[in-house]
Amino acid sequence: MTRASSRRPGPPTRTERGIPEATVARLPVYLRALTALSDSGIATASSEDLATAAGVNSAKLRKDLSYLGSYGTRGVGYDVEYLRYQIAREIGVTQDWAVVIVGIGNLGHALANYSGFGTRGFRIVALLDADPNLIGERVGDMEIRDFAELEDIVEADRVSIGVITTPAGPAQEVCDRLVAAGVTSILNFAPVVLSVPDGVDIRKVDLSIELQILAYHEQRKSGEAALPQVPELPAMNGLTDLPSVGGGVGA
Amino acid sequence: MTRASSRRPGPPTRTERGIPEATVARLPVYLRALTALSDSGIATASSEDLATAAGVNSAKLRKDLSYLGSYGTRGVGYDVEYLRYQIAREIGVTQDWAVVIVGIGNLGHALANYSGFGTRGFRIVALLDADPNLIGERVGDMEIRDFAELEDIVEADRVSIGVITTPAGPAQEVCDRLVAAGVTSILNFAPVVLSVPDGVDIRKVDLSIELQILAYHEQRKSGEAALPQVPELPAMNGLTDLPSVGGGVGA
DNA sequence: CCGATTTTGTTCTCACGTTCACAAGCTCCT
DNA sequence: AGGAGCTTGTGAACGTGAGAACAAAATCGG
Repeated sequence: MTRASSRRPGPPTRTERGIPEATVARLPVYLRALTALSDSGIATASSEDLATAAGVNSAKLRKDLSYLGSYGTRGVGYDVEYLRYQIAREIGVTQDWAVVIVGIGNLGHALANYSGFGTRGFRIVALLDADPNLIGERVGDMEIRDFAELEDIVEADRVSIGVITTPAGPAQEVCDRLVAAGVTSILNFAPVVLSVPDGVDIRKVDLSIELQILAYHEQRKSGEAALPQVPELPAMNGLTDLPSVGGGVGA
Repeated sequence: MTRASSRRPGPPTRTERGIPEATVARLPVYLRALTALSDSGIATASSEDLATAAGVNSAKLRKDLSYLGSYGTRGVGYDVEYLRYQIAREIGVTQDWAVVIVGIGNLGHALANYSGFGTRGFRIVALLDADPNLIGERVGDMEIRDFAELEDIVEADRVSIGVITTPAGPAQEVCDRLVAAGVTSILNFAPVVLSVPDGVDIRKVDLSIELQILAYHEQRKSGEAALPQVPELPAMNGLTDLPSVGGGVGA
């Protein structure tokens, strides 16, 4: 999403070995669907079958797969194992990636404890926190280490992916340290917009934003006409933690 | 995203009081940026300031805001408090929404303790799980209740939003129960594609997908030429059952 | 061996999203 | 009062994504 890609304006030169971002985002879904089919003992599946399992329509699925190559057989469908391997390879999960998690609060614990997480594809090599009270504590089969060790760990384990589960406050600083240490992909759970230099990918997961999007649609479902039209800043229903500094109009 | 919207093919009738989905997804980001500015005591901000704070470009921000109405002043900028209220109202977080969380494993715990919920218009009214060993356990100031009570709770508290943090297995069944009970918006953390009837909104948060997307870009950064071209189904590196954050003790 | 049937891969069209560029409108200074 | 200087709001151009429709290729039955 925030990929710093080398776009050039020239001709419509799509596919300089580049897959559309929207397709990339769906490949993991297809991968999971294929794994499920494989586990059910199904050896071959049509685009229709796959599309149903992945929750998309079959035309889109076929077009997505066509960016990878021609891995299907007309009149037959796709070989589940073969296609699964091709997608896994394209995504890059045939090798495994070293990951560090920074900020071992509730969410950090949850991610660290998730057993399937460390097994395949991604390998958690360290849990880091700056709180001296946490350092040394065991989480699953790992021990929380001092954030100061970050640089050594990143170098020693060739870590390229960092997960930030700190509060908003220290997130940017943690991010800067990760980048300086050589991490080039970041998954951010902290509720702030992080800035990173070109060449570093960042993705964000934000629970409260997801809920707000749902709330928007929910609101329109219930009272389409019940919306107050342009109210003049009423009491705000007390829902924000605002001490409201200087909120006057004329600045 | 999966909004079952009433699209009609006729003329380009955008804006039958409808805001583009991409814009809706950014409004919460603007809301947060405005809150931060407000907390810093800033009363007025230009689209450039806001855009920087929100991590987008200013043209996009202005266009997004224009869907809500004309809330800025040319030559001056936007009044932070006023705009904040308008966005909050448009999203629907000026009222508060009752939420149930189903599946109190590691992730469910983390969400239950997440403070960002209550301050932004969402009120957790129940934590549910089907595991008898968990029922009655306290999490923060709440107690885990039996999933069987779902229907009563939804009706009593007018719950419209449900969060699913169960493992993949029971997720669809939980989803069906939620829908049958009257929940019309669902946030799903389980690593499966859920199907819901029209009129129900569903959004998905999936850690393993996010990581895989990062891995894809990471792979292309490192070995652009090191990619094996079309290998013939080698050992698969044993990567089945990719992890996702849905983990936890079952519902 | 040939035609019927199935299903992929791809082309074409339309809708959506992003960005540019600029006129309209506001404030402030002289 | 009037012009200079900003900043918004929006029209238009461009790029990306989605879906329909169909030709190409494979299997199967006779």
